[in-house]
Amino acid sequence: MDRIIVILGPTSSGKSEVAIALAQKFDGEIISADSRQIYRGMDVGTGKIIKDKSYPSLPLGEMSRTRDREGKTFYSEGIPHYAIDIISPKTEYNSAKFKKYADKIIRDILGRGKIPIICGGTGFWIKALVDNVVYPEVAPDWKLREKLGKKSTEELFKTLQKLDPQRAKNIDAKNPVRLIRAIEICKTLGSVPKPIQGSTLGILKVEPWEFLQIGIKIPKEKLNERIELRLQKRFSAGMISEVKKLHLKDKISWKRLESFGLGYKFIPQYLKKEITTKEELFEKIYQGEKDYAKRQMTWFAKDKRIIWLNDYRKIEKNVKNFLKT
RNA sequence: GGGUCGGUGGCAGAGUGGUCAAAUGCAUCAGACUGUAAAUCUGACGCCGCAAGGCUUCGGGGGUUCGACUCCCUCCCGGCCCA
Repeated sequence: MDRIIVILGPTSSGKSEVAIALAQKFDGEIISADSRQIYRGMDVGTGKIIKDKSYPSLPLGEMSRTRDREGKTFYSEGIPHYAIDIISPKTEYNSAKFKKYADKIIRDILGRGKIPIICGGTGFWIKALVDNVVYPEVAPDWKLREKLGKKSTEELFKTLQKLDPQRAKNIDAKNPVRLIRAIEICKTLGSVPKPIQGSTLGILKVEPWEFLQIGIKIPKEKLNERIELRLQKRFSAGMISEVKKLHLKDKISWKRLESFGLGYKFIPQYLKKEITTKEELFEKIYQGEKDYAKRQMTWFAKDKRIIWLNDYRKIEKNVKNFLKT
């Protein structure tokens, strides 16, 4: 069975550097599993092009990315990175699309005899790959979503109860996003497909590949420090003007930008003078990043297959063993 | 020194005789997640207890009252104004 490496962890944990080092060592190529770095033009705010050599035990220089001849693939430290900069921020993207895309890239990498290394912090997307999750084949219906968006959560829940009482039983009754999607699925499939074999996500029985998931372990205080430091760097790297440009030049609406969260959520508020000082802006983003890291860890904690390591040499050893056997 | 406003849970800040262990926001902690996942959503948060419930709180002390965070006296601390 073909083997795939996954490097995951909370924001600012130093995943990218580890992934690059592994790729260099084991002749690998990287597939980013980051729901925001996938967008073009969102660079500083997503940490795409920040130069960072702070991961302690790594023999790495700074990160810098260049395009290849076709202008498609990003290279960082000579390693190809896929799923970065592949779509416009105006285009809606989601985990199902990502899975299809990543599956294709993985086959391609394997076909060339190289090791695919998935690296990112978007747990939901990683799960889609690792567990080969099959989602109901129902594309977003924007008109319906807009219509349903006006209803109260209670109304949505009642609607779902009528359409699919089974799904209504275990859904988060107070979460409009979940409710709307469930209703959307019901409208075309009649009901939300049942999970396969007791799994909550409908996992296929046959997994095409074997995965080794390694989590970058880092104490909370240390992580907070790194988040703060990195945010400072991003501020001086032009995080604010990037957002300004995305809005003015690329014509991305404030609303759309704000939906990307964190910096993209608060910087528009700053530019619109709803947030008045840079200090306040910084605090808000910093706090948001800490909350985000927490949510990431809650998600990852559920997957007991993840091996949590903090030392690069141990990581390398694990990978070596995994690839050998 | 005189006057005045105020001192409430980690912070900010409501409450102004009982329905108050005390609104709300923030922080903190925990969690959810079936094509939005940096999104979206939930719970806990004085102390003890699984719970029912009990216990101790609203600057300190003393009163009034069946009953006080709320009223009175006094002391301590802070803001502002006048000297």
